[in-house]
Amino acid sequence: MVSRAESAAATRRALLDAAAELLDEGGPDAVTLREVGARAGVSRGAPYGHFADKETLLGAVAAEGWERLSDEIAALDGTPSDRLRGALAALVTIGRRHPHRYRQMFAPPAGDEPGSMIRASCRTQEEFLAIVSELVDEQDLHRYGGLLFTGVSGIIAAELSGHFATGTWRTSADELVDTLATIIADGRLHT
Amino acid sequence: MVSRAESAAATRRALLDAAAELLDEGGPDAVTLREVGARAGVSRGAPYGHFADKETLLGAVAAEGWERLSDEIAALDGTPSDRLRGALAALVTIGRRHPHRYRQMFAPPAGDEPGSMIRASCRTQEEFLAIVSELVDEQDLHRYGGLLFTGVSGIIAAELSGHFATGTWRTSADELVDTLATIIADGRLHT
DNA sequence: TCAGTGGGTTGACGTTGTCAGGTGAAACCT
DNA sequence: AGGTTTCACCTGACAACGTCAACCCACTGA
Repeated sequence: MVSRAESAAATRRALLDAAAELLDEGGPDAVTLREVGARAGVSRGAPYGHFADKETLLGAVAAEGWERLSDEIAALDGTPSDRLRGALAALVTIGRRHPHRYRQMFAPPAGDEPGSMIRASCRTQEEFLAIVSELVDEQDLHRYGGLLFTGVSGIIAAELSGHFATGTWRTSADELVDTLATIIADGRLHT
Repeated sequence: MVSRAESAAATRRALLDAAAELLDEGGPDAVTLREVGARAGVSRGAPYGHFADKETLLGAVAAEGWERLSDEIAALDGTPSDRLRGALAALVTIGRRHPHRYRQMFAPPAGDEPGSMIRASCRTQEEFLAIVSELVDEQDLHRYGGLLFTGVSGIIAAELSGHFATGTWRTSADELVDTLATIIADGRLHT
């Protein structure tokens, strides 16, 4: 019924899901290979057949996070301005719903299989640039596109660190994201 | 010669320095309490006399990072625009020179003594707002101040993750920081 | 002088990442 | 078909780690 390759693929899938689940629950330190194996229904040493080490497994989880984000952005429709705000909202949402996974996505890719995480994040960048290119001049594309994406990621990171809840800024992440999007999407900038 | 209190303070200082050194060298996982003790000239259990656990020790290192950044920003002089760029440059510099410590400063403060890290980062925010307040209207102060600070932190985080070197953005962190600073410092925004 | 305090050490325990060797069933070959 | 190879997986083992309890001892205050 199930070939050996299918069985192995299913195990790999289960390992990734278990790792993502544990990451969401308690951060990278809560992802123990023993528990990953247990939740995937295999033994503690099984992950080593699919991933070089724990670092690589977490990198694969992060890569899948980028992949999913890319798909979400690609599926957006509406006006360019709508899609821009939708893309930023997708980034905000993943940060709030899966803070640890989000942090992993922005972690330096140590032990990254063959650069799979970087490749996945590049696809997200491309989907994002496709939207921004409809809103700004070509000469400003990468500058404003990069600014929007990295800027919003920093705003979310600050929120996750508690720098808004307990900090001095009398504002919110949502307001900042909106401000940034408005500045660029509505062309309120005069060069 | 040396009182007990002085000796204890010196040990605490040595522990913090050793932890910061190890953090810079190899990230949080490279900070082992055994090695921290060894470099500080004490035993592996000594840190527990000064910090609740490893998490708290790392939090204290992060808090000192914020303190030092606050001092740097407070010591700036020149025009408001100069000081703004100087403050942003200080953030960029610490990110590049001490990437792991930088990341720790933006990590969620788990096991934070009595919120010492948050308190330290608030001081940085205040020093920063003092500069921004000379450049924008009061009603925009927190919005633009927060946007600058968190935005730049995100740009640096993206650079540290390799999202510029290997990514799609045909731009650099420096250019983005400059763009963001220019937008706000030079009032190129029309509301 | 003498008990008390507290910084520091050491032994010990459970947990973790990781690897070497073994096992059994699927895949391949003739 | 039968024998052989392959490979995903399991298990035992090991070193390193965070953490705690018990202990030691120099300094402190009266």
